[in-house]
Amino acid sequence: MPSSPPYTKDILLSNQLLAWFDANGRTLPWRSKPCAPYPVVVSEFMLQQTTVASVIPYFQRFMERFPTVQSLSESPLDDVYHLWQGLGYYSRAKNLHRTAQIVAREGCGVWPSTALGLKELPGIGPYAAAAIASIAFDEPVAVLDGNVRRVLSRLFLVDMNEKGALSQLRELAQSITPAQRAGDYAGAIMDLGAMICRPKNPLCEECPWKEACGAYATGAQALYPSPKIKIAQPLREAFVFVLTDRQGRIFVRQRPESGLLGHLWELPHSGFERNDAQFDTAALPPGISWEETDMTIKHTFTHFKLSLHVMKGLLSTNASPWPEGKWVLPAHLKDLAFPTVMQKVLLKL
DNA sequence: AAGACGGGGCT
DNA sequence: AGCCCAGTCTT
Repeated sequence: MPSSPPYTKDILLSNQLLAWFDANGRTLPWRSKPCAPYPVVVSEFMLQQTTVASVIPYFQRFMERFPTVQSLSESPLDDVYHLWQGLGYYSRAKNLHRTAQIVAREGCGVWPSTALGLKELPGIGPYAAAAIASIAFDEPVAVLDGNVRRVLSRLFLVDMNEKGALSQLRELAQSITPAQRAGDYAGAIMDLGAMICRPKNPLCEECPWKEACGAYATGAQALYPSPKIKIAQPLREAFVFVLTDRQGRIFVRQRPESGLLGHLWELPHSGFERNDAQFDTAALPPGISWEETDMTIKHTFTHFKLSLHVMKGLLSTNASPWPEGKWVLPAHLKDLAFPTVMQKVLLKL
């Protein structure tokens, strides 16, 4: 009988990483044991394109306000948006609410236990499906996000510019994912990416995969994954209108359901949804004396930078200045969900 | 396949 | 002042 090594290369790698994780893994609010599916789902929705530090306070408030999938499914959508304000990517709030309703009503509160089933739910894509399935149900399915792509492209020197690089990473990721402790492994490889195998200045000397890493061996950490080309964000300028009536109320309006900052409330403005947005002072509603202030709010979105010039106005007539919207006392503004750019304006008043 | 979609922590 | 995201949906 031919002698075979006690461990394959892949099992050696996963064992090294799990041992490192047991000693060095982060303690996170959603990592309490045993792993209930619902907190894992909430955390994975929040973590999409968002950093751990930003998510933690939102997660804790969310679990306090909506402790079960049942309570979330029965809560008004606006409550979910309100809790989500400032976290960004607001369609996630809507999708999480929809997902909770599907699971509570059609699934009697029982979550799909496989990545395949989870991926059918709104807002759960390939990454979140694998993360939830592995962390909450220990399904041995590989997570592959930006963190893992960086780790594996360095470990195996995969040139991300090559065609088929992503499917190669998918295969590698799956081959290393252990049959046991798949959830811990998912957390481990993401912790490794966040704490050790960082985009800049990786801490290679502390890495459990130092000996196996191709990038470390060749000193090529900075070349993997290859840096992507950056496009300068265009600058947009607009006016934002702080309009008050004689009772001191402020006029606000709600944004369309879909698109940028969908469903959130805002102060009226001259428009910043398009690069070529123009503003004509002649288009201002009549019956208002406008005062241009020296206040300018700057805010960076995903694909443009915005400079908002604050205009103040007092309404002297009873006519509604804009077709959509309502008057709100300043003390009640906190009951509406505003995006961060509007919070910046309101904070300056 | 490409573009839209936020915000903040880190360097 | 950039850089980087624990991605998913739409077209």
